[in-house]
Amino acid sequence: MNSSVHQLFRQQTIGKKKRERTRGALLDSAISVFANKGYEGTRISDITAHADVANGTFYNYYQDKDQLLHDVALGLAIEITGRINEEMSEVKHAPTRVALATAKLLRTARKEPEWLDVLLQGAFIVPEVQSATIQYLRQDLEMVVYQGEFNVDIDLLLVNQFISLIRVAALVDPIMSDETIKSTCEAVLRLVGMSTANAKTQVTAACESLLEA
Amino acid sequence: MNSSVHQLFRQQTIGKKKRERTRGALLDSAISVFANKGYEGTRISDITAHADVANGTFYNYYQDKDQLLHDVALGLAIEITGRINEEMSEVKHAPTRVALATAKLLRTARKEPEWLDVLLQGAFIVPEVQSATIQYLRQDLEMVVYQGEFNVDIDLLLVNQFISLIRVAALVDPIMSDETIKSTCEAVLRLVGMSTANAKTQVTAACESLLEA
DNA sequence: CTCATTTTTGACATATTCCTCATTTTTCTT
DNA sequence: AAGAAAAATGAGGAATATGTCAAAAATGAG
Repeated sequence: MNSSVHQLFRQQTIGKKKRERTRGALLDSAISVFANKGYEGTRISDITAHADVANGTFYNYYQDKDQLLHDVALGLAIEITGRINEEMSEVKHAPTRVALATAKLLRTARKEPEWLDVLLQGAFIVPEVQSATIQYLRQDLEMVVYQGEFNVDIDLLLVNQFISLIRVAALVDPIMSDETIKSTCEAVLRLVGMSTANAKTQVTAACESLLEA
Repeated sequence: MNSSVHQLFRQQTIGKKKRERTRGALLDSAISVFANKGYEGTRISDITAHADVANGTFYNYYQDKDQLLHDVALGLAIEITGRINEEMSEVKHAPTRVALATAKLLRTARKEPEWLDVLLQGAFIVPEVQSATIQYLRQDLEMVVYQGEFNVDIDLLLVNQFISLIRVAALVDPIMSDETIKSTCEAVLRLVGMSTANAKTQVTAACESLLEA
């Protein structure tokens, strides 16, 4: 087994002791298996087989699937939001930030579909992942309102609506075409109160460097 | 067991032969169990226990969980969309129809939370349920654009975005307060291109009879 | 009410997954 | 390279689920 390409957690544990390296292998395998079989449909043995370790090895690291999903999803959340934040550090215009963050997130999903899949599964199952994601999103959304661009209430409902639009994009078009990315970015901006026409303009501007380039 | 209140399918089979009545009991039980344990988490024995029949009885009616979910979700889809359509037969203004249909669907979810839960699970698992729901929604959404109210593309993505907003409402607020219903209706209208202010007005008008009354 | 037919029953054989732990193997420090 | 500590192993017992079927019970047409 172990046919993945990503190796996120193994990268992070190169050079460390065996214990951390095996943990990394389990985490990377969990990404692939959760993404392909779904959390509920995943057996412990699926993960150990994918990681090329014995069945019992799993129990040296985790007590159950829940704990593993927790670590995997939280690790992905930190990695993904960290990357996006870094790339946007100099963007100050709030609606641009929202459009860009959405586009970047969906671009990540194109390159690593399994990451977004598992992150979203985690966001709906692990409370800690949900609150981390929400906290991250709320900042940018509140900035939009603060800058007076539109006027909606930033509440738990809105943030979850945002997340669900991301999820739909991945479900409807796992390939994540440019078309889907643009449509979804526009939908997000409409959701937070922008007109159809302005949303189109905004997305075209924000994404031209990102997509066609 | 068998503590449900709804009895949708048992109502439909009163007076019919034993075979149909037992099938109705299984379908009603499936609604409760799927809603509480989730489709994947549900065991055949959970359903038979809830229906007060022996384990083997299940296999006189269905070969597996999949077939049962298919029947349950499709039955719910027909029931729910049928009711809503009927109640809106004389409403012609498209945006009002969209707002009203959303509000009515969410009101159904308040009264019978399990129905919407299982319907949505079905919509994501059973292709036939998804296409039935999509076909139903597309009509009203296309009418909005046809009447020239706003201008978005009515495609698979948009319809699924609509469904996902419904799903989020049920997840974030299972009680389904008036507040959540209104916010969600407004979000739906913004999603299809209406301004924040117009959406608010529209929803207030469309829902005043429905909610406060 | 009768009784052929339909339906239900639930014990059981089969299958799957979980989780433990005594033993073996590997790691890595000195 | 030695050897104590750390990690991995995988056989197997416990627990849970599935699907079958011969026998028992309920149904409902005449």
